Amino acid sequence: MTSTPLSRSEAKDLTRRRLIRAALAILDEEGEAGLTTVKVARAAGIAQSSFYVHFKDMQDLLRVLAEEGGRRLRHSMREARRAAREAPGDLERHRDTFRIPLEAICRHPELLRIQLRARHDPSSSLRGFATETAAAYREHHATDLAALGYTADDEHDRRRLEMIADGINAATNALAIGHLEGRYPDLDEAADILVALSRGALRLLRSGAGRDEGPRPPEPADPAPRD
Amino acid sequence: MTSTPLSRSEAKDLTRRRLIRAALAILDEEGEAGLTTVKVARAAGIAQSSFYVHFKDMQDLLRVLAEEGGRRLRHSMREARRAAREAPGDLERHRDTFRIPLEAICRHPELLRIQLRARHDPSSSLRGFATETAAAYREHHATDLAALGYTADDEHDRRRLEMIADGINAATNALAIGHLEGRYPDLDEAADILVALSRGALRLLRSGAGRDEGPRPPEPADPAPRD
DNA sequence: AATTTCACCGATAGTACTATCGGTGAAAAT
DNA sequence: ATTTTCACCGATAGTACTATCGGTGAAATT
Repeated sequence: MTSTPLSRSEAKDLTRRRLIRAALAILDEEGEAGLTTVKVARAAGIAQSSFYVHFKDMQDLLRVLAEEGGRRLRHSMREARRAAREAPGDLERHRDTFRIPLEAICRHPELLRIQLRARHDPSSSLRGFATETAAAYREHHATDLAALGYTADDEHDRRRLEMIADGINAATNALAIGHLEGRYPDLDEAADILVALSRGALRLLRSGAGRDEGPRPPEPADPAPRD
Repeated sequence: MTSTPLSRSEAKDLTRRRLIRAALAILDEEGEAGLTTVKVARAAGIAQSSFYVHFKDMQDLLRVLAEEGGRRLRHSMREARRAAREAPGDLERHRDTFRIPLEAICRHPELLRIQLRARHDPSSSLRGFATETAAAYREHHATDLAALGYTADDEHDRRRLEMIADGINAATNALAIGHLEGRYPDLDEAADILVALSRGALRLLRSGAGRDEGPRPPEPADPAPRD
């Protein structure tokens, strides 16, 4: 095997990545309370004091972790939006629209677990990140519904869209976690449930608008795909 | 005003209750990480060392808190079940069925927050309690659906019921929290969304059963109201 | 009235973690 | 070849919390 004569900066960067990876694992396995400089450093194979060569303090590391999580998150949101665009118009019939976020969660379950945990923990350094993430998901989903042609004219309608998006997102998370816990082995079944829940909500929007009854043909392009 | 010459045991019990109340407040405001004997004792107006007169250690106090929470929980579940029984048969038309759990949550939001936090935190002493609570809600709801006459014959159907219950519960929690955060001012609106989500899911059950199409008249009595 | 009980107190030893220090050797720059 | 840089080390002071100790006074018991 070829030995690798690492340059100094390469070695440092590698150690930094080991620290981040170790922190993520500990955070998932033991929670934020179990995340200490001692454990992270030992898991990365360096002395506790050397932790501070790479990060100002634990807050700093958590900030980096949140940024890293945000990156992956935006990626999976783009992916979901792209997939929704490829199955334009008819949200109801495509379980894939719901399979994609389910699979994204199952690919990195630790991100959801950490987020759910931090979301309601006032002492968590990641709370801001978790709250922003939840809001982003909610508004992303609500915007998707609006792009499908469902009314969001007045404040009341817009709020209804957000509540539906909020509810569906929560259900998605719950089913993904149930899958990870082994209760729901088949992701397709989970996606079907989500499709069914959505159907009910969308029917409400149509009848609630009180103008026409049939499914409204939406403008297929989504208006503002910023970022 | 009549002064109260407290007996010794009365005074002790009062202090104990002050400790529990203080712990619940701190737990809600600062999270499990911020819950220390120092803070709880000070908030209850006694010395830190006197904490151990009432509880073996912090674990012991948390155990008591979980039991207390379980008591309130079972109470609100009984209430919901009773209300569902009073509006027999037609789950779809009664937004009250969903108003009741929403209101129960808003009456004691700290219980839900603590539960959601502990649910995915491996280091939490309350994790077992949170997991059991979530499972109880899920199965309670699934049983209600089954009692309404929706099929739960084979493993597949039963799992489908559980997934729907899981999803609706998650949506209920999400909307209640949105209400508490001020995003959804009107609980009736939230209940309407939940009714709509349920409608979609129940339609799935009917068509999925593949036997008859109309709403199945359920046996009105629920079979096993143990506890 | 005398004695016992016990809820509460202050003090403190023990534990765990943070963050800084000066020292070291090898890589990098000169 | 010499000097500088710096990632890493061990040691340690500082901080926060836990849990136990003996002491105290008032309630309860005798």
